[in-house]
Amino acid sequence: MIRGNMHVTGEAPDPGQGNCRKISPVLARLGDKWSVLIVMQLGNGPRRFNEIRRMVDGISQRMLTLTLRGLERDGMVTRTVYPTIPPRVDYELTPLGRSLREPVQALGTWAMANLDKIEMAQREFDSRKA
Amino acid sequence: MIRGNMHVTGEAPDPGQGNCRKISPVLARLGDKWSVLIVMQLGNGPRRFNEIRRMVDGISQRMLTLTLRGLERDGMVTRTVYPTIPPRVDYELTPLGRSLREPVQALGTWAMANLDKIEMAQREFDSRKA
DNA sequence: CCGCATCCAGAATGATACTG
DNA sequence: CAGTATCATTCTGGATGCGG
Repeated sequence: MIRGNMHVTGEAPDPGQGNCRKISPVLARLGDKWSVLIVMQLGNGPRRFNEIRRMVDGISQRMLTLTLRGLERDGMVTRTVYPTIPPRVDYELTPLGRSLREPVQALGTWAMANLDKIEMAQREFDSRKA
Repeated sequence: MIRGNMHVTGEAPDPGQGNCRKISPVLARLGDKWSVLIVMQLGNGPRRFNEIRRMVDGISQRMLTLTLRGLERDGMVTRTVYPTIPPRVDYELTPLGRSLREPVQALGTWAMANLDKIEMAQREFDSRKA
């Protein structure tokens, strides 16, 4: 999305603007409501559809299906169908999906460490408007 | 608006998933269409409204305003108004906003390193459906 | 059990015009 | 220059019912 220069002081290993624009879709996927939560849950091993559904509280069947499809399309998750009765479908992280956990957890760590600051800033901001 | 659709309901502080769920709003912010790009642009120092607008190609005036307000509310950026004529408003990262750049860049690095894998997986997935 | 299809309400975003 | 206001459009996510 960025056509201008993306000079980030110092350590940024920026190979070019083209790549910067390309990472937007990736961030969009990670930023959606459920993807990261699902990836994190799958970090412990393969899970069935309804197992994931129970682990990720509040997700609807529809969104679980859609999100898993998206992750599968991106090569983050494999989908294995066992044609048994009743049917069974396992979802498991690919190596790519597993490699994602590290930077995501770094972000999670940051979020946990700074959550109170953020919430405090929000409260202060909101009260300033009153 | 930008500030999420999360935690509207008073959810029980669940010990197991509680931690994971708390970071969702943070990830939701990073995943929105513009926040990360703006934070990255501000990494080089304070910028004026229209400077940012030019650097982030494709953003509308409206979304730039909204996103900057959200970042300000979260304590990521400061907004400084100079009551000159014509008016001038500078946006600058706070220490909190600057500290966010590190984990975000880790994610960006991961994204760039794996972009080809993702795109290949997408093409393969799409062709399998045809 | 898995999950697709459909419908629908509301949110997010964009385009455009206007203001101090 | 830096917004605000309004309208139109697109997108998201939940609910429900059906089908393998």
